[in-house]
Amino acid sequence: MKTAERRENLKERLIAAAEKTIAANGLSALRARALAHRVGCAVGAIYNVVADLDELILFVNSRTIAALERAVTAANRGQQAPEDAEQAIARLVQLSIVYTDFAATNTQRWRALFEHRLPEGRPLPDWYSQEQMRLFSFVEAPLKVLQPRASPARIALVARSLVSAVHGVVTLGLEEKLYTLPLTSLREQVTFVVSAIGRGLAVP
Amino acid sequence: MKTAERRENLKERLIAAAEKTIAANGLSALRARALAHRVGCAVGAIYNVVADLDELILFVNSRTIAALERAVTAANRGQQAPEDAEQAIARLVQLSIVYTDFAATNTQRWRALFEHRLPEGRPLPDWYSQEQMRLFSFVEAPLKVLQPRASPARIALVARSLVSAVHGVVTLGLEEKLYTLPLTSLREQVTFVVSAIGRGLAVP
DNA sequence: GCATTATTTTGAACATCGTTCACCGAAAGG
DNA sequence: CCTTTCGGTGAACGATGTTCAAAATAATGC
Repeated sequence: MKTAERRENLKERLIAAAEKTIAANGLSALRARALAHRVGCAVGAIYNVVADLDELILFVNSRTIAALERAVTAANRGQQAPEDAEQAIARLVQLSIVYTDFAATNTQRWRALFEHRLPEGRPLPDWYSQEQMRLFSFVEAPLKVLQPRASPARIALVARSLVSAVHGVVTLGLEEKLYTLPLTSLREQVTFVVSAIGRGLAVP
Repeated sequence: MKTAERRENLKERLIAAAEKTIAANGLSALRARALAHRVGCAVGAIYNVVADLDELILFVNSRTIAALERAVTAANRGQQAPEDAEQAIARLVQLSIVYTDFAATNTQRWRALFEHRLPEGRPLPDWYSQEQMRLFSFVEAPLKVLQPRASPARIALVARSLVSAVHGVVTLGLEEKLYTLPLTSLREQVTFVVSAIGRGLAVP
């Protein structure tokens, strides 16, 4: 099985090269010919290893999600589970700060997660959706403390709202076409939004 | 000056045609040759009237912003200015619901506002930025009631945070790759987020 | 070890995209 | 009526992602 090994190696180098150009110049700078040149293979060889450039981007995004997950788990390591509302809100704030910092330090890779859209009618692969889901679970745990009697479906919904509210604030803050926000005040804004929502959830 | 008139007419028809295809099939379905065919002119004629397709998209987006502004002003018409925190929060919630409904009923045109990115190094035209600003002022007025002693810069910052938090929630809700959210529960989520943030702002 | 077959890599060719520019036709001026 | 000017035209240009006949390489049989 020499060829399988060789292909796996090529795939690895392609993903790495794609990640590098995305991190350097953004998703829109990804070009098939440039990739082939960087990796030292023919343009056609890309399609022996990967169905599309879209699929290649999916693999890159998968690594970004993994990196974000590592950042989140590293921040959570050694911390005990929240037991009351105050601790739960603090945990949510901490998570959102980790997200903010990750987006601020890996802006281009993080942007690629959302800029990339699959052609219409083509669903996201299962493994990709599941990776996204796993990230939500970090948010859902503290939310269960805040709303112990909420159904799992409701918890999932609120988690998505919270995540995308934070995501919106971070997106704005890192948008350079408006005046660029310093990271510290971006953190403040995120902290405020998350704790306000958290208190709102804790009340009823 | 017949030619100026003729060109203005062509520009108008081009914008209308572009708006139609975007509304029907999304921003990525916009094609120069198809546009020329629909309008009944040569491909090159487009560039007599418009610098780019990018500029054309900007004009379409400008109309979308105008439509959104009409929706907001229509909702505000005949309502008195908020005087206490409760009324201010209610006004913020109302604004966010208008935004939500607009995005839900004009999804593709609304998406084009955010999907479209100018090529790097090319700044947004002034008139476009100012149109965006004018929308923020609707949010800033109730915020001033909530935080009377905040500086204008602070108000502007909070307004952007609030807007983008709402935007994030709406974006998620209209993303069809996750299970599509019914509009009523999307409204609930937005209401919850905005009122929570509003209460958080009213406290100190 | 060589001949033959099967498989894998290759890069020129294809379709399509936005954009340009040498041309042509029609008005304007003498 | 000829000349001049100028705006619309669409073929041509340079990219793009993707494919596929052919070359190159590996595997197999004897």
